[in-house]
Amino acid sequence: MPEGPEIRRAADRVAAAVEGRVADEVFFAFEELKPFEPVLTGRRVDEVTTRGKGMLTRFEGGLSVFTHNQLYGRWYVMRNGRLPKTGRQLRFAIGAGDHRALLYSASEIEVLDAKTEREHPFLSRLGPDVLSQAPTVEELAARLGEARFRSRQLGALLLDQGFVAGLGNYLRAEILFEARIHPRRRARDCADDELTRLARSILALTKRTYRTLGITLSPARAAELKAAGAKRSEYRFWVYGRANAACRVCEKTLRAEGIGGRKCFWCPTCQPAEATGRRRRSSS
DNA sequence: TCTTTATGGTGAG
DNA sequence: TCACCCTAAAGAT
Repeated sequence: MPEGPEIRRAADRVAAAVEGRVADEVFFAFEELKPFEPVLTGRRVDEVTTRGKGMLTRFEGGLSVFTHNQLYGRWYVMRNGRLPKTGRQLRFAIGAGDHRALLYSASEIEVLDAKTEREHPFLSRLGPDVLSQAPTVEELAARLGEARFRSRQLGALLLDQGFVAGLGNYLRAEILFEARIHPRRRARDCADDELTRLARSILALTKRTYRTLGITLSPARAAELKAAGAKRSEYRFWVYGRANAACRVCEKTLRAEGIGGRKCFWCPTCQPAEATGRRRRSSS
């Protein structure tokens, strides 16, 4: 459950289980974190928040547990002392009364105080988080035009957590498709209306994905395919994971290539390599 | 049983 | 840009 919206969903479930309650059980699998078990036990869980794909479980008294799921970490929320049926490795758990939140497989788990959180190498570099900080379309469009971002390929830029926190490989492809912008283009070569469109898609698709549990296809289109008997994996994305399949809009064959170190998917006709609108800095 | 891939991230050059 | 780290599941043999 890797990208920002999925992590925010997981945080919602963890919060429902333990937020506002006193932790009567705290477990860490890693030896170096064992000393924190007695320290955190008996403290109330004040808040469960997210920073992009990272999660912070804040305990009364100022300590927080930072967790990052990477590709494989997975949260389970259980009741009445039950454990999930899984062959995975338990890495972190909080119990509060009948409720228990358990993190499996994750390898990045740290206990932070205010200072170490402020100076944290991952957290300190994050850009705005769409779900927890709600930047506006204008702010994001302006950010795209900043000197440090404007010359980079957009496909790579959207993966950079320092630009916007929480986007990942499927969201970047889906966002660029919805905005009809080729992943190899750069902000400096885009028209203002294209940057506004892109900013709007970043916000809209991230929020939609949070609501739809990972489906970026338009709700109407997804419902239509679902009604026709399609499986979830078949009505989830516009372009992600669909190399060589037909574009859902124009029927052209979708393409895939490594961009920013990971495989990116796009439609060669819906997302032309050249600007279609007015140029940002025309000769007029 | 081995190899590859994956919705992620780091650091060296 | 690349090698590498992490863990799990899918695919190839």
